[in-house]
Amino acid sequence: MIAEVIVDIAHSEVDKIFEYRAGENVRAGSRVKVPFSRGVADGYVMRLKETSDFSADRLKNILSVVDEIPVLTEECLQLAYSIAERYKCPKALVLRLFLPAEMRKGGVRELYKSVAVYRKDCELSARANKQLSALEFIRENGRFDYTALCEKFGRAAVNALAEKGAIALEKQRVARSPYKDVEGEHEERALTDAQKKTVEGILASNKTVHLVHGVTGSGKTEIYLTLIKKMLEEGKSAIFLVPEISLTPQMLSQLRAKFGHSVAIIHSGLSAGEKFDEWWRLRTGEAKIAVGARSAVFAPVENVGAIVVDEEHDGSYASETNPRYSTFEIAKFRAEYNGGKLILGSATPSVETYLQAKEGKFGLYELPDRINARPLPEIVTADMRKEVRRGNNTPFSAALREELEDCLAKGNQAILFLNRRGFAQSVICRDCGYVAKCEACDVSLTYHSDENVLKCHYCGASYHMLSACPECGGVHLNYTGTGTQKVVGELKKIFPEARILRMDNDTTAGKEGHFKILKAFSERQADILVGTQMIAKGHDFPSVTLVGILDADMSLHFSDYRSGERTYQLITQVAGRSGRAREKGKVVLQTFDPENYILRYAVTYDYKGFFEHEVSLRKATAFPPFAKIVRVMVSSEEEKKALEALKEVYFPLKELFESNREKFLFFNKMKAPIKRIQNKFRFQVLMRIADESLLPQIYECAAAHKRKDVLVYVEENPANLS
DNA sequence: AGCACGCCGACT
DNA sequence: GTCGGCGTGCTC
Ligand SMILES: [Zn+2]
Ligand SMILES: [Zn+2]
Repeated sequence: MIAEVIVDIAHSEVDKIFEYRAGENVRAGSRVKVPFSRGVADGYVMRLKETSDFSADRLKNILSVVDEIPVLTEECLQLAYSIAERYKCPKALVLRLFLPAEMRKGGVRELYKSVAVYRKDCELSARANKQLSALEFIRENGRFDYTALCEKFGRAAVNALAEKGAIALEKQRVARSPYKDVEGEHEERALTDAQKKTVEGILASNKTVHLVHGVTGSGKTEIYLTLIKKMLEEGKSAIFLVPEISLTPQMLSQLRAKFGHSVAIIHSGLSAGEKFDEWWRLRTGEAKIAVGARSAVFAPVENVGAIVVDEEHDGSYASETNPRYSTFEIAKFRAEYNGGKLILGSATPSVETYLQAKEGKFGLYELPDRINARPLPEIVTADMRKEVRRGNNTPFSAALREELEDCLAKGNQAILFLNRRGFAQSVICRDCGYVAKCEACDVSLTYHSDENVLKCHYCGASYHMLSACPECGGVHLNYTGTGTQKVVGELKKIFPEARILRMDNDTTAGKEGHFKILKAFSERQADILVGTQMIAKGHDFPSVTLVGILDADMSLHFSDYRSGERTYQLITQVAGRSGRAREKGKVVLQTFDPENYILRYAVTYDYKGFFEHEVSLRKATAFPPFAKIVRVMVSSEEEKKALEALKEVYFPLKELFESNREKFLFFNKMKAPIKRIQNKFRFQVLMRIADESLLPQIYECAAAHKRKDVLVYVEENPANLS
């Protein structure tokens, strides 16, 4: 047999099939060791065939097969080809996505335990009491864990029996199973009519992709779990994707309770051994449900019946390293390949997704009511312009202060949410709410303190700093947001008695730290939690009855075409933290721009109103989903090299632009808005294209101009343009 | 990517 | 004379 092999070297020069003579044990999908150049390389068998066109005398033999079964399924191989073609990257790089990283350099090994197996009776001296009882015990049980047997009867006795051949010691593979002891209570609740209709609709539909749009607490999770269970009953497997931050012990215990050890967890926090074993359990079919963040979409399960993408709108589903795959695209491929269902769920779907659902490309299921018919928390807006005029310069409106007093007096908990993200800031007039925008793009400008200018991230235009508001002439221009530290300080002045916890990126080290704070808060060790983005998700706090959103505008005026959408999603999500148990929750939303359409829709939970408004805006301004923003990023530690590389990619792209002008809404090369990150100088070619027909050629240009010490990559609708 | 081969400068 | 710089070419 001849094997077509891709060597595990991620470089375009060797990104092609190399042929080897293969023995009987080699199969498609096997990981193999092959002689390559003057050494040995790891490789993946993509295909087996009878004959080769390569000259027989130069054909070499495969040295060995690494694993006992092929690590890659036929589906993986096809998917790998498709991803490599789509993103124009070496196949070796794609193939690595399918294996736990630690598995490649041979660092992880299987873990075995010894088991004693009964063979035969044997002569024992009259004094060998321990041996006799051990022998009787093992004769009765057939086989027993070696370590446990030793504990019972003593190691000497057990070893003596093994020596005499009465028992045999066998190696048995054991899985290092993470969260082994996580067991949860699971009360099987009957589905509501709305839930039932959704499940039945999805199962009966001939569509592949389905969107479940349900408010917080409408029972989306039970829909997912019911569908997954159905698939398991049909002998199929399932993948359950959640945002990294939602992968909490609570959510795992919920799954464990329902599915036991058919669930395997793919989580960056696992040890190398655990990752390997969970992966192996999925590959062998011992586990049928893969749960995890983005990378779990590559789970080695066969015959996938359902792939669930929870919180579909979450930004963490886009890969940030090459290949910059879209989790949705991969999931869709796998669902289609297996004739399975792809279920997207969200309380606030992305505009892209909801549009496709409305156009009938996806199945659409609406769950507008909470399961127990409990009302959603009431959201009231506080106009911060009036507060400033009244001379209130604290971060808290009178309304919020009152509610806080009330909340604390009743012995409930409150969350104060600071809407800060990244370092970039927009300019807001604190007197009238004016926001500085680009004249050409209608996106907010971003203040760059290093150059002391305002920049548009979508066209690179730069504007003079403003000293007074062009609308009202006021001089209270806000360039930077308030930090959590300042908020806590002010809070202590007003509520000296209150116990306050603070959580943000700067002060909280790592996931562990976040976890501890959230745990402390849920155990009521504090009355008020002040935090940024990360408190928006996960965690249920039953005694929280008040949420204050201190600066709703901050993300609204972010230099990003999605800032409106993001703000809507964020407000809805944060509001959902309030009043999860018996008592009704309240939300105070502070803003300098109370008439803003995003906020108006958000306070009434009017997703459809928001969507219609937003989608017509995107259409009018030709932003996604009615166009695609593509950025080719070129970065290097040496500015000269980056510039040279930029020129090299720019020319062919420019040619593409010149000969397809009608397909480009924008095209230019420029410095990146933040020109240096992590010691690397960054330049970019920024494009806005009307359709995707030129996308492959853009990727081609970027891939063709890779050079040493320079990183070149393509981003589609990047999450931020810094 | 990694590694050998190969062809010119300054060193004991 | 020869040690070593890294440009070029190849890997079934
Ligand atoms: Zn103003
Ligand atoms: Zn602009």
